[in-house]
Formats: sequence, C-alpha cells, structure tokens
Amino acid sequence: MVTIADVARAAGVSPSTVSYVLSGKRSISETTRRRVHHSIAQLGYRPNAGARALASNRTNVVALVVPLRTDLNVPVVMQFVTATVTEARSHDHDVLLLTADEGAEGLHRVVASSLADAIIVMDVEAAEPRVPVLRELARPAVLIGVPDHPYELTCVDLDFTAAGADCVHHLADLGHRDIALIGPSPAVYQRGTSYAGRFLSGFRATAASRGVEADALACVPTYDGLRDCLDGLLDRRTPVTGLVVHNEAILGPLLSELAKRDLRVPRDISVLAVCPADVAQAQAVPLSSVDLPAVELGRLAVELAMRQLDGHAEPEVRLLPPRLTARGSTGPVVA
Amino acid sequence: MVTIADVARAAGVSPSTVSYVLSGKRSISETTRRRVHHSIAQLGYRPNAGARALASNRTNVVALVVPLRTDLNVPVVMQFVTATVTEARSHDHDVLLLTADEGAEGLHRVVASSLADAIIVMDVEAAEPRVPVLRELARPAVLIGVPDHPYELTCVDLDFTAAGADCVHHLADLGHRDIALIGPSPAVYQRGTSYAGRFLSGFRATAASRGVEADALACVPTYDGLRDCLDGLLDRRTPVTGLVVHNEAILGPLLSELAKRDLRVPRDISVLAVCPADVAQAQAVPLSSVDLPAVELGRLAVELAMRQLDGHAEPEVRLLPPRLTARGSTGPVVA
DNA sequence: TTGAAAGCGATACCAG
DNA sequence: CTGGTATCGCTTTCAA
Repeated sequence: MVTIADVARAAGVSPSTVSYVLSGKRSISETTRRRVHHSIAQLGYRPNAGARALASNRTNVVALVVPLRTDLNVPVVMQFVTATVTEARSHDHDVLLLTADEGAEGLHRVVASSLADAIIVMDVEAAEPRVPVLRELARPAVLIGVPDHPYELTCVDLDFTAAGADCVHHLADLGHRDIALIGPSPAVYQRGTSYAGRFLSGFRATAASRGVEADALACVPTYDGLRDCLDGLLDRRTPVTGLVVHNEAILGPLLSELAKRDLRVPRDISVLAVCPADVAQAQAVPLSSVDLPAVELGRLAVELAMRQLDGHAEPEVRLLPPRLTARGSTGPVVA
Repeated sequence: MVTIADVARAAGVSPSTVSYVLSGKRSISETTRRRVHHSIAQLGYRPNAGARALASNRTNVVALVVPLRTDLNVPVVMQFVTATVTEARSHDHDVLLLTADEGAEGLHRVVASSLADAIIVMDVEAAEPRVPVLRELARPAVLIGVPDHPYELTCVDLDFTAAGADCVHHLADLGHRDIALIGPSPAVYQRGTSYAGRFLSGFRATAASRGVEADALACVPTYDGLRDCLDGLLDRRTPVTGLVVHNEAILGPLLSELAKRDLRVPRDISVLAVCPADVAQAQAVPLSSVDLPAVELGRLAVELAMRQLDGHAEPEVRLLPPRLTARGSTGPVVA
C-alpha cells in the first residue's frame, strides 16, 4: 500500500506538505505542487479513508436511509437513490446505504461509530419518530418529505399541497365539476406518510374553493382494488369526469380498465397522474401529469447536506413547485 | 465521544482487554467480560469505524455496484439491493453504494482507499470489462451474473440456461408446437448482458431438441414495441400458441393487448413469465412463471463475500436452479 | 487471564 | 512557503 510518506519521499517533501497539496488548506509553491502531484500519479497514491477519518473527523460519507416498503413506488425510490449517489460523488463523497428497518438505532450507530458525516432520510412520516433522534444526534441531516414538526431539521420535497391544488385547478379549468382522487394504498395513509396527506389536503381545499365535487379514495394497488374504486366512481347518477391518480402502480391497469369499460381518454374521462415524467409518457395513452422530480430531489438533498457540512446553513423546508404537463389525457368536459 | 479508553477506565481494565472482549479473539474471564459489557452499555460506547479500520485493515463494509440503466427491471434491482443490505447487516457489515458509471476506476478507488473489504457487482455483461480489474484488485468479489470468462471470480445467478429450457419443456409438455420468446430490450442483448444470452440459448437449444418451432424477439419495453412483436407472432399462417416473456416491464401491457385482440389466456394463448413471484401474482391474470429470486441472490452474494473474507473460499459459479410455478396462465393447446 | 505499548496512515498544530 | 511531530482510537504483538 502506498502511503503519504511514500509520496513525500518520492517528491522530496514532508508528509504534511503532501497533505496540504491535497487539501489546499495552505498555499504551496507551484513547483512543489507539481512535484507532489507527479509522485502521486506515479505511485498511484490514494489516501486511506480510515486514517483520514480518524485524523480529520470527516468520513466523506453520507448515510442514506431507504424504505423497505413495497407499497411505495420502487422506481421513484431507485431514481432518488442513484441521484443521491451521483451527486454525492460529485462532492467527493460516498454513500452508505441503510434500510429503514434499523430505525433510530441505525442512525445512532452510524453517527456514534463515525461512519458518516451526514444523514439523508427518505419516506418520512407526518409524525416521524426519527425526528427527535436526528435532532439529538446534531449531525447534518436532510429529510425527504416534511413531517408535521420538522423542528430545526432541513427538509426537501415536492410541494404536494400545491400539486394537489394544481390538479384540481387544471380539471376545473377544463370544466370538470365532478372529479375524484385515486390515491395511494390505505396503508400509506394509515401510517401518515407525509406526502400523501399533503396532496390530499391541497386537493380537497382547492376542490372546495372551486366548487368542484371531489371524491378521494385510497386504492390498494391491485386489479381488484382498482375495480372497487372505479365501480364506486362510475356507477352512480353523476359519474366523475376527471380522475387524479396519485398511485403510480395502477396507471397501467387503470387505462386498461377504462378501455374495457369503453371509456375513451380524454373524451369520456380525463386522467391526470402524479408520477415521474417518463412514466407518464410511457403509458398506453401519454398522460398529463404533475412531475415527481425524484432526481432533482436526490440532487438537492445532497446539496443541502453538503451546505450544512460546509458550515453554516440555516435549517429550511425546501418545497419544489409542481410542474403540470398536459399530454393529452385531460380535456374539456363533453356535454 | 466515548472511546475504548473510557470504557477501560470505567471497567477497571486495560484498553486491550476491552478490545478482546469485543472481538472474542482471546479468552476472557466471565467476571471481567461482564464488567466490560456493563461499562460499554453504561457509556453507550461504539468503536470508531475509522480507527478500527486503520488498525485492523478491515472496514466491515462491502461495496455494492448497481447499474444506472433504466432498461433493467428496477424493482428487481431494488429487491436485490435491500436484500444485500439486510444480509450484510446480519454479518455486522455495512454497504457502500456505487453506481456502475464510475466503472473500473470506481473499483480501484474503493479498494485503494480502503473503503470496503469486498465488492459485489450487479448487471454483469458477457464480456465484462471489470473482470480483469477485479482480479488485479485481489479482493473478495462476487458478481451477480456470469461473464463468459469469470476466471477466478465468484459468481451467483439464476441458472438462466436451465430456466430457458424449463420454459420450453413446460409449454412443450402442454402440447405447444409453436411458441415464441419475447425477450428484453434489444439494448440489453446488444451490450451482451449475461442473463439475456443464457436464457435465450437454453430456450433455443431445448426448442430444437423438443422439435418445437420457436421464435425469439427482443422487445422494446413500450406499447409500440410490444405491438410490433405481437403483430409478427400472431398475424401469420400458424400463430404461436405459447409466449415466454422475459421482460417484466411489458407483462401488463401484453395482457391488455391480448385482451384487446380477443385472445383469452390460457385458452387461446399461454403466457409464461420470467419475473419475481409477486409480480407474476399481481397481474390481471396471475401468471405462471419462473421466479427471479432477487432476494435470495442478494443474500447469497453477501454470504459468499463473507466466506471469502473469513479466509479460504474457493471461487465458484453458483447457479440457482429455476423454479417454475404454474398459476393458470399456461394450459394445454386447444385444437 | 491480563497489561503495556507499538503501530496503522492520515491531519493539523507549532515552528521556522 | 515548508517541516517536524503529536494526535486521532483502535488492534495486536510481546511480556508477564
């Protein structure tokens, strides 16, 4: 193994000089800098991460806590994860992956054993039990999602309340007076998942203010669950004319089922999804949608964590404004 | 921060004794062991990972390299990742996540800077460029997938050749003489992804030996791509009576499309999938399938890596035997 | 069965 | 602008 001493010897300087060349924490003459870099390249030197962490109290690692749940949208989670890794690497950091089943204990472990400098937590609940723990730990932390009481923690998320509102406005503007939200699985609501509740409240409030009749259903992501939802919404005196779907897993089944019932989109019924743009694009009927910016959220989470590591960053709740793109699955009500 | 010295002082022993209590590398009297454990609990001591790594040359971290590709099946990747983390934790290890875009350089980096003790690589290609690098690195490594030349590296995967064979046998046994494989995206074949080619060859060889007419198509995972495939397979003098689908993303669309063409499954056409059991189960028609044991593979990959770390484990290529479960989407040919 | 102390390979302070 | 060196917290030999 090549050590900093080897490099120093080869370059004819002291180890500390090599260290400073690498860290840039003090000025180095151009000539020595060159010599040092040359020796580093020559020898293929890489600083030992453990030694560096021990001496500097910095691991250059961020911990990322991912949910294990299968009722979440997996591709979205994966997009988020890869975006996080990519962004972390661009800040010269690595990512340590934790699963949520380790709970608060896992957070303790990572911090107490100095495995990571900062923590990013996905799948935040409204009454998030990890919030107090994260506060105690006093490490840079970023939550994806907004708990009811974020205290001094930094959070990033899509502005789901605004997204819910935008969806209603979009349909109301097209003349719809009877719409419905097909939301995530009941389990998601039951555990108080942050985004689900916020979307719902934006949806409800705006429906009220626009005078639109709006139903809201949780939908088990299976064919049977979907059929139950649709039965309730369509087999009645005034069937809904617009659907807002906040449940990625059933977009495909929904479109088949509508086709099976001879309902044309958007002529007979409008469909507006909340999902990543590429998913909306790839459906049998390209769907109008509010984009779920998983990649941008991952990027931003890391960036905010880095800012905290670089010193003074005020805790903040950063909500990305929703972007609604019409792709032809939503249209005016046909009388 | 609580250090080993603090614990030693509290327990009235030397630091080395604490270390040995923790590692179990020499015998300790029951009384001191108890005292030490008590102090550890009392003080909430956690060994510093960096210091430990520096002193022991062991990080207790395994690196996991995941693909960034979107043409792969994302839920399967995610299942694999979480299984890996879970199993690693049960061996007292953590997981450092790398993306494949760092390439061979990323592997070098992780090893040279002592960030991980072992490496697990997903999405292996037939002519895997990382194989020579992994050999040079001389660290425990496990490939998920089998390259053409694994040399001395350990590999785990489903036995896709056998899986391809089993699929043909299953349909042939039911009397099908005209079948087709709807495979992954052309891009997957083009880059020589290990599993795709192996499945195909098992499929072809068995079709030949059973005297079954067998087409094989790569399918772009979109509605248009799927329609193209189906057009070719169904609009001909002898339409296929059985489909083997090795492309998870189009299972849903396929079933809708068949319904649209008034083909009943399995009466008019049999459908046999290669995908995780839960995915097969969740389709509009529960699908007969060969299970893709992502969780078991993740678990096994870690186990084999740990074995290598524990000393002498011969390199091996471990192929899990396929398990075909009939769920009613495959049936006898109706004359 | 236990202790003392020499490293492990960096960083960063104190000097010059 | 550069060097010397104490230090980080733990493991592991060497000794008892």
